[in-house]
Amino acid sequence: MITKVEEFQKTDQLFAARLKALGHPARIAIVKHLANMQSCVCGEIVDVLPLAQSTVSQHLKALKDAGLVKGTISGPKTSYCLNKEAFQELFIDFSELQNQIDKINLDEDCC
Amino acid sequence: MITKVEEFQKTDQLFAARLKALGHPARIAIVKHLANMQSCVCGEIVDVLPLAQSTVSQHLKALKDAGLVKGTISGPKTSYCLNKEAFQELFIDFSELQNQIDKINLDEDCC
DNA sequence: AATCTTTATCGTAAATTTGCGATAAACGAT
DNA sequence: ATCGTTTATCGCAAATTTACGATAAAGATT
Repeated sequence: MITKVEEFQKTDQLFAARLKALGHPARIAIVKHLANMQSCVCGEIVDVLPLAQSTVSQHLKALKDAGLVKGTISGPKTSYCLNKEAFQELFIDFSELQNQIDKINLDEDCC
Repeated sequence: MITKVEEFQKTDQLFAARLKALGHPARIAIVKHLANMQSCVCGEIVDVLPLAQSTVSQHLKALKDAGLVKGTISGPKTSYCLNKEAFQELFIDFSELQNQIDKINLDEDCC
């Protein structure tokens, strides 16, 4: 099948890719955990989630591929943390969307 | 395959489902279009996107299933508009996440 | 050196997503 | 009553996602 993602605006592509990365409860839980915990060793995340180690590792990879999370290998363990810059960009995109939606006049509401 | 979505917190499930619905450039484009245009007839959205009518209809269904969009049949046409209440809830979830992330001390940054 | 711990990756299976054309349903126009 | 317009849905194919166990790799421990 041919994916048509590339026919959309680059900004929408990046925005959508980041939202998609957050669009799974396991990955939401991972992000919240990384936001609240000092420690961010992979194994600790595995303990918190009801998923196998390999599955958690895959979700972490998805977040890493989207640029929302950084990983550092320290010995046999791997530490993960949020990429604050990427989240700041995401928050900007999101607040722009919010502004556009807040501007909608109820009179123009056609449903 | 067994989906484990139901093992996560209900709030995270709803949050993730909404983000997932927004996690495609076509659906981002649809939402932005509905935010900026007075008119919101399905056919007009089809004209704007580089996708077949049936595909656009599917994306609209995905947004509707997530509760982010409402549709009203008026004659042979169907009008769509954003569900502002659902978006407000989403913005609250998002700003809570933002607060948690903003609180992260750089000293605690382990990567 | 041998073993244990930790994590990424491979292989696999099932489910879901993305996309299209064809078609049906519903209404308006002629 | 027939025809055109609009949109949802069905059927299909390809790609991707989700999940797991098994295994490999890399470093720590004994």
